[in-house]
Order: sequence, then C-alpha cells, then structure tokens
Amino acid sequence: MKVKDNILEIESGIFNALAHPLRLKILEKLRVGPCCVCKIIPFVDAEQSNVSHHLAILKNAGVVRCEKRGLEVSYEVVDRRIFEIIDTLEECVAGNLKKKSELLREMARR
Amino acid sequence: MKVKDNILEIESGIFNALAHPLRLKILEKLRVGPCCVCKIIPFVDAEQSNVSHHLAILKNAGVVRCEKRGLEVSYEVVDRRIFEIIDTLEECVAGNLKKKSELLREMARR
DNA sequence: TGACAATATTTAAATATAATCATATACTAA
DNA sequence: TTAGTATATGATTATATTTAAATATTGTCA
Repeated sequence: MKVKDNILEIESGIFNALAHPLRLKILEKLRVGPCCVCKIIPFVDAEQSNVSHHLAILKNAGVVRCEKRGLEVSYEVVDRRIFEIIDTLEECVAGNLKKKSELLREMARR
Repeated sequence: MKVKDNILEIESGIFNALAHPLRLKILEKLRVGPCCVCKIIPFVDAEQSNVSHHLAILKNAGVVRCEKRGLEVSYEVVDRRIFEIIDTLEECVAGNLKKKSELLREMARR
C-alpha cells in the first residue's frame, strides 16, 4: 500500500494548492492563456509579495510553470485538465446550492 | 465580483477538505458505497478520534453525509462527481510523473 | 438500571499556513 | 555605473490544522 499512499500524498498536495480563493482566482486568470505577473496582480487585487507567494505554492505543487521574459515573468498552467477539475467542482457546488435553495423554498411554502 | 468571490470561497473550502491523504483514503473507502465508521477506521489505519475529526471536516464541507443506524454511523458521499474530480487529478499526476520519468530516462541515455 | 460499544467532542501541543513588511535579485535603460 | 522596474525571498506575527489522549454522548442489551 506504500505506492498508493505516496500518490495520496501528491494528490492531497495538489488539492491543497487549489484550496485558497486567491489561488483559484489566479488560475481563473490563467485559463485564457499564459499571463505575466504584472497583469495577475491587478486582476486578483492583492499585494505583490502575496501574489508571488501564492504563485510559488502553485508552482511547487506542479500546477503552473513560469518563464522569464526580460524583466517580466509569465505563468501558465502545466496541465489544462486542472480546469476540468475546477469546473466539475463548480457544477457540484452550483447543483448543491440549487438543491438547498429549493429545499428552503419548499420549507418556507408550508 | 462579490458573488464570484463567494463561489471561490466555497470551492476552495471543498478543495481544502480534499487536501489531506487520510481524507482521500476515507473517500476511497466510500467509493464503493456507504460505509460504517467501524469499517473506515481499520481501512485507513488511524486513531478513532482522528478519523472522526476528518469525517467531520468532510461533512462540514458538504462532501459526505451520515446516517445513524443504532450504535453505528454510516457515511456516504453526497455527490459522486467528487470521484470524477479525484480521478482526473490522478490522471494528471500519473501523466506528469510519466512525462518526468521519460525525461529523466532521456537525459540518462545521453 | 448498569455496563458496554460506537462515535463524537474537547483539549493541548506541535506544526503548517497566510498576510505583511522589508529586503534581495535580476534585468533594463540612461 | 547608477537608477529604476518587476518579481522573489525572508522574517515575523497571527491564525488554522493535525494528532493523540481523555472524556462525553448515545444507543444496546443483560
């Protein structure tokens, strides 16, 4: 079971990298394609050093990679399936919220 | 942007619930169907109180729900799409590891 | 009722994470 | 070479998470 456990470690590490609103927002920006840090910062509206820290977390988890171009650094997603993951979760959330709100409406009607 | 930000909060919360090897292992056990805590504990091989804690985290995130049946409590996954998410991530990890190992072999050959 | 079994909760200690500020690096252009 | 710009890193503080041990809760059965 050792190998399987190692995989669980790696997987949970990646989920951990996704487990922050700011990092999800960064990925949202990277969805359309590679993007320079200088454009990510205003998009997510956070401190430069904070954004840099979160980018490092995504990079260490292997979710994004970066490339220097002169002064600027461009980040991009390593594997676009990460967006499938995010989108599926979003569907789940939307579905469950919908179910819950219907339930609440149902209860309110009585 | 407020609504979108709220969704990011909820989503990152769920990713956070998935961001622990023990919790992924618990979900692995729940993949085949509802399962009693007393069977989860030996499967994941951890302290009872620890397992209980992690089950509570999964429950608070809305990933699992539980039902009491006498002394025992049975847990099950709320939305099976959670397994799509885990499986897609597993493919990514496997793919990237494969790519990396090929790269290493390539480098070693020279 | 009382003893036991399954699970949850509380607590404390160790560790990890997040945000911010200050500083460092790496590159560019004058 | 110096000044300036984009980004990264390090240190610090506040907060959250993990684990384990002890205890509480809830249901069962003799």
